[in-house]
Amino acid sequence: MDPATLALLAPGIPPDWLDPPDLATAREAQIALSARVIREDAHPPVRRLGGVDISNTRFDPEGRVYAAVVVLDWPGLTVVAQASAVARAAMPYVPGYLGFREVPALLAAWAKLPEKPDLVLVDGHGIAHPRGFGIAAHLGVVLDIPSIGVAKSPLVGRPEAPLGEEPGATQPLLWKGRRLGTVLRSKRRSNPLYLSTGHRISEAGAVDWVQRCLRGYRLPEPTRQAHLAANAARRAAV
DNA sequence: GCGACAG
DNA sequence: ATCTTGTCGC
Repeated sequence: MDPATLALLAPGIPPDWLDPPDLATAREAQIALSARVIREDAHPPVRRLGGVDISNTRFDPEGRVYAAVVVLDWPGLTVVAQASAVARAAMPYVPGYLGFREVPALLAAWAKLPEKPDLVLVDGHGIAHPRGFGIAAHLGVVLDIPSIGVAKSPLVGRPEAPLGEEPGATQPLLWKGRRLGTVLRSKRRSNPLYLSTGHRISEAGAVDWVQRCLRGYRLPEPTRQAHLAANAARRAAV
């Protein structure tokens, strides 16, 4: 990990916690770091929104992951800046440990941004995770930045009741009797989105911001643009 | 013990 | 996540 990236880490975050030697250690790191998640609205006024995503190369022995971070203005939601980075994944994809695979690459891309966004939408779960530490919470805590988890499929939990078909319909995401997030029908006839707090934002705040970022597609603009940018970065790196 | 399982 | 154009349905 380069010095520029190290300097971005929030105080008290051991660098070695980003790439644990095994899953047991990774699990302990998640449990310890999850205690730092702030589930209330504790973020600055939003002037710029961020979106992050990863693109993987199929059958790549090197396990390269392409990370992209895009910055959009608010309320225009136009991309005003973006950065990308390549990194070799420290571990394969294991459900529940996505952060250890993708966060390092995201940090490298984040370091290249001249101006940082005030709130970031992440492709994946926030606290809607077995140990309350999905990738959105992971990235948020490590950088101590406001973040929201926007996943396209569930990891744990299920909607409290059948989700309405109309765009805008929501249902609490429940797991073991507790609410971890919100299931949102972002678009008609599309599978729902699974939203949850990442860091420094409330459940209600997370839902509000995602809905405000919808522009006719299933995914909110920040995440949608980040996905396009990540793919472009990978395809450009022939 | 048997499934489920973000990207 | 990734391989990929057209095509069926609302």
